[in-house]
Amino acid sequence: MTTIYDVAKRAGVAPSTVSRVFNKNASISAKTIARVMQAARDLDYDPNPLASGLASSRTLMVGLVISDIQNPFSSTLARGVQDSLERARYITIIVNTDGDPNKELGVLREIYRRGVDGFIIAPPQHSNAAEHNRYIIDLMHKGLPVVTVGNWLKDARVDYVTSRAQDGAMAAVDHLAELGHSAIAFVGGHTTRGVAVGRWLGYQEAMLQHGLSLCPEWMLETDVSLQGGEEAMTRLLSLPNRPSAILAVNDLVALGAINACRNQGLQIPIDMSIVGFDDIPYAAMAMPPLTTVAQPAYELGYRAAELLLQRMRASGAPAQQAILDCRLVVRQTTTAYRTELTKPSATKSNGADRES
Amino acid sequence: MTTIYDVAKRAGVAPSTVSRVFNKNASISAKTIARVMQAARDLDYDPNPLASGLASSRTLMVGLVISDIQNPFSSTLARGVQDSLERARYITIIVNTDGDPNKELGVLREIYRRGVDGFIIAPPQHSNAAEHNRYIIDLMHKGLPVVTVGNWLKDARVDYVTSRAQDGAMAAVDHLAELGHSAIAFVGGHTTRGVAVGRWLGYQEAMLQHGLSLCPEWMLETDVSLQGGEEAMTRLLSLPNRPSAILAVNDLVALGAINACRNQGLQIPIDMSIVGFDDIPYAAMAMPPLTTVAQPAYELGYRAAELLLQRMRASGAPAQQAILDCRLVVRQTTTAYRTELTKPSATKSNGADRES
DNA sequence: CTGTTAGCGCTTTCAT
DNA sequence: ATGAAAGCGCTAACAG
Repeated sequence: MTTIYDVAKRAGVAPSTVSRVFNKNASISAKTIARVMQAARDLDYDPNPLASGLASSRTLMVGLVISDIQNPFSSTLARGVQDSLERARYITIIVNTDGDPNKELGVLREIYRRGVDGFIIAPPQHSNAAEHNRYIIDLMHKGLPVVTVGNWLKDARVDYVTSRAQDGAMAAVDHLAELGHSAIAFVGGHTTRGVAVGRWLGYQEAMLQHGLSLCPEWMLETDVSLQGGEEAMTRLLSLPNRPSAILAVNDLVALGAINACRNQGLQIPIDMSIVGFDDIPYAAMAMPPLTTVAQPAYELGYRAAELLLQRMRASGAPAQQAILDCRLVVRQTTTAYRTELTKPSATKSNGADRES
Repeated sequence: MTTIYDVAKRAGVAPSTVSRVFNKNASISAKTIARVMQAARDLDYDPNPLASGLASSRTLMVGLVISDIQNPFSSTLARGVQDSLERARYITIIVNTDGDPNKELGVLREIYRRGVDGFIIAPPQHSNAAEHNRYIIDLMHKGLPVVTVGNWLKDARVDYVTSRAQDGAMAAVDHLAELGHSAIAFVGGHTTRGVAVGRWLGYQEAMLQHGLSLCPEWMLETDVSLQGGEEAMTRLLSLPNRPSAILAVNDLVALGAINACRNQGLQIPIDMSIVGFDDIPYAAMAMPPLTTVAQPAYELGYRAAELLLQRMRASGAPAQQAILDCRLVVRQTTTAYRTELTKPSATKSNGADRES
């Protein structure tokens, strides 16, 4: 293992000079730079990140906090983050919260002690009552760069990137309402925290706008997973006043709901219209192909990383945000509401997606 | 930031004693332990991993090298790794190779300099000609614990975990042959490296066993993605002697192939039987549900991490391996071969999967 | 069982 | 523009 001293000696300069050359911050004469670089090459020198981290408390590591890497939305976002960060020579430490605020707190602590230079939290699982927000906000007050995606922290001046999920949810409800549905359920997630918040809000707002009533039994909190979707739909189907359409908090839940319907012998979309959220790659391949609200997952991650990079360079700069659009992708899990009097109109299956 | 000195002072002991207490290796009197722990609690002390890493060259970090976190197989495996490792207080640094041996080399270097305590490579992209193997093997000779999953390194005594993919591929071909198919193509991946190797071998062996001929045009190397599958199938369909069935290197490719068929107006499985590999969560939800060879992705990751943990504790121990079974899951993308004389037998759609 | 003493490899004032 | 020297916070012999 060759150290900065070896290089310094071979180049005939002081170790501090070598350090300066490698961190290209101070002004060094061109010839010194050349000598140092040559010596470094000769000796195959590579600075030790631990030592430099210890001395400078900059580690070129950032922590990415997501709910679950197995969720395709999260993994796509993660890839966006990594691709951006690696160009700046940062590595990404990915940790999972499973949507549990306590676990989020734990992993946050863990990567904090590891000395990461910043965090991306996608999304923060903020329950308003919580010490969790406090913890994150404390970190920020200590000068730790944080950017959140999806939600942002109340009362904190934070960089964040988000999609117009609320608008997306409204578009989904509009679509369903135009098809004649009035009994529209909202399924999945915790409506008071995490990603569900904006979607839930959009759902309610659109329902109100259309003059549709919000039946409490049509609002189900579940696991954000295939499982959760199946359970929720099963419960919904056992209701005396079952809805004719649902908006799921994400595609996984929607897909699970489709499964549950199929298990009960229901046909989609004839017997139940379903809209998902995210447009994960498999939404298009589902049976039938899923109508959903597409979110730019990769780009959300990439942009979040860019904001973080800026923040880490200029901690004093004003907070920025990037807000990306969602779009409704109409496929084949939604169709016109079937009354007792009219026959269902056949689903279009022209191959191409229609986008709103 | 409270340091080990603060704790030592408050507990009335030497810093090294505090260190010993926290690393629970040496023998310390019970009362000293108690005093130290109390002091640590009082001061809210948390050891600094960078400092300890620098001094001891143990960082409690491990590098996980995968092809792409967006691939559901990889992300499931990654989660298995993380879940195992985090119990031992390690963090996982995930890097992507995109199946490119050069990139693999680059990321390997990067995490090596970061001082990880070990690697999991899933799978190594070994081209036999390559300096890549040398690099990995050199790392091992330097004492760096490595475990590979899927493939293993030639000529190296390495821990690895793998599934019986070759047997799985054979089972898939058996299944197809029993259905009367003889023109069976193999689609996707590089047959000389990465995950494809074993599957390709199994395919060939089974074809031979059934006395079926290996037509060179039926062996397509493609991207391991939806895209790649679409392209490959499109090419296959333009062949004068088009196959009646394909075994895809993984589910993504199979799903892409289904898409291509659909775009050309072909019906699955009537016009083309398709078998995938991996059994990602969406295989079951595809249209039609995909017949595939299931691999225990999460468990592969979990077990790999366990082996690595053992190796990091006892570097001298003999190499171990864990070999897990694959199983054929018959769903609805395969059906009996339709000759000119006989009508196709209808696909079963009894809801439940049949497993071999 | 515990204390003393050197570092681990780099960065960062403070000089010059 | 460059050098000297004092750490960053912890661990690991070596004593005792």
